Amino acid sequence: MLYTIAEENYIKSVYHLQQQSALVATNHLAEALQTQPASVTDMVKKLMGKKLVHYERYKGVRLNAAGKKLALQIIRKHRLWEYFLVNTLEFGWDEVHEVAEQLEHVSSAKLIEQLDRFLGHPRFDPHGDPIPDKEGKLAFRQRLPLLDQPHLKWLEITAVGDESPALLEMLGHHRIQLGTRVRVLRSFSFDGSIEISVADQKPVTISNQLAKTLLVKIIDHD
Amino acid sequence: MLYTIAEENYIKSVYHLQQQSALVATNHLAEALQTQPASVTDMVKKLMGKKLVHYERYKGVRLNAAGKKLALQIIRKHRLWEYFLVNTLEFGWDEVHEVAEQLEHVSSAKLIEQLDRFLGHPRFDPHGDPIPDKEGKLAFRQRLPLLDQPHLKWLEITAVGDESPALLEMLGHHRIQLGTRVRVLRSFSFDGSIEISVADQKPVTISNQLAKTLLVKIIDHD
DNA sequence: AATAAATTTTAGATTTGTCTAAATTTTATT
DNA sequence: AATAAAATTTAGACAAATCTAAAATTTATT
Repeated sequence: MLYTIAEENYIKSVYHLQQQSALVATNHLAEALQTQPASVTDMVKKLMGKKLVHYERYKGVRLNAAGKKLALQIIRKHRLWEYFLVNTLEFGWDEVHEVAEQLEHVSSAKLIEQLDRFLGHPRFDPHGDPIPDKEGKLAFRQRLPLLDQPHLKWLEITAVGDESPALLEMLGHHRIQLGTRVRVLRSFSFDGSIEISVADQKPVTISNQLAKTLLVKIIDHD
Repeated sequence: MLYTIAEENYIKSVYHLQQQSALVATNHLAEALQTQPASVTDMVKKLMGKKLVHYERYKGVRLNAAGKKLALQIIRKHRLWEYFLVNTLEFGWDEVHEVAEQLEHVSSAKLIEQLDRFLGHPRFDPHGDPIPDKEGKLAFRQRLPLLDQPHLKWLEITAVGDESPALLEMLGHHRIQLGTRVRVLRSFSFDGSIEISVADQKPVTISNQLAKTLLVKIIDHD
């Protein structure tokens, strides 16, 4: 079965919005897709006709098994292309989204299989998000907000929650990347910031705002 | 300026058909694009509106400077992707056309620039067709039909005119690739075939039909 | 040169995905 | 529980790209 780009984009959006609430509201989809609620209603009905979603008038929409499978295939393509753009074509990880958004709709099983092989079957994309494997399985890795972490424990940056200019600027300035090790030294409640140490450099202060979008895993050993 | 996939496909087809006749007929375009003549008329009018082609009712269509520039950009993308698919992702050169047909419509200047750099600025695609450079310039190389070549002169395969199963089978069987050196030994007019020697293997007989679609350059020295 | 054949265009319809505005249903508030 | 507000759907319209069938034009043939 072949799907249009519009259909694929709807399915992908439903998938992402379902991470927050099992039933996705028409308005939420409309906002995510930068379109009107009325258009969403139309398309959702079509997707129901194609047996990709469950939908009830005025209630909301959610993917069924077929829709979820399709979503994971699209996300797999998106993230593999992002990995390719960053690791092979030397894009910055903040420049790849739009291009991957186009590449993800290219339809060729062999293309994705060979791209995956060429890249060495990567399990995480340049933002730290897991790349679904051929069967749609996602590798797990802790993604805890840096902000909430206990002081003095060693942590490793596993993902970035967004790509705001402020976050970018901070990461570049302090040489923080995915894989970088950090510790939270203390929290300043009066101005909403925390002090952390990066690798073994001198301490750095970052806003709670930013610390919320940096995701880490806890390193037990050591 | 951004163009739809349909528009890009029309422009590309006009470019290719113009290699044969300066003015392209509606029916030719319709056949090349697998669509109806009436649809071609509609689209050609739209392309004229966008200042990409010259067009006169009942006469035919041809690219203007802007249209030619666009065509070369699209062909550049198509052939770079074909090169990538064959040389990086290990596709066979007979498997790449459809996928490149999709990839060529991805729009990102940086993507193509970086892909070109990664591939080492190749000047010919896997079929031996020239890859336009950033300015649209095409490298030249002789592409003479093997069939018409003088006997006993050393020749080098520079391109394949099509990818018919028969041609593929023959090339694979006799280990002939782009770059392979051959000589025409003699012509058999009674059954429409020629005898050639490939590299230094024993002579091989191929049909005139196939010999017409194999393109060569003449190697002077030697 | 008249007529037939082929080509091309026009007119009107269709599908996809979108929109606005009005009507409906659900949720929140008094 | 009635009413106001918010969310959602329906109805009708539109643009893009296509189609079929009929009309117009060009080319070929007698």
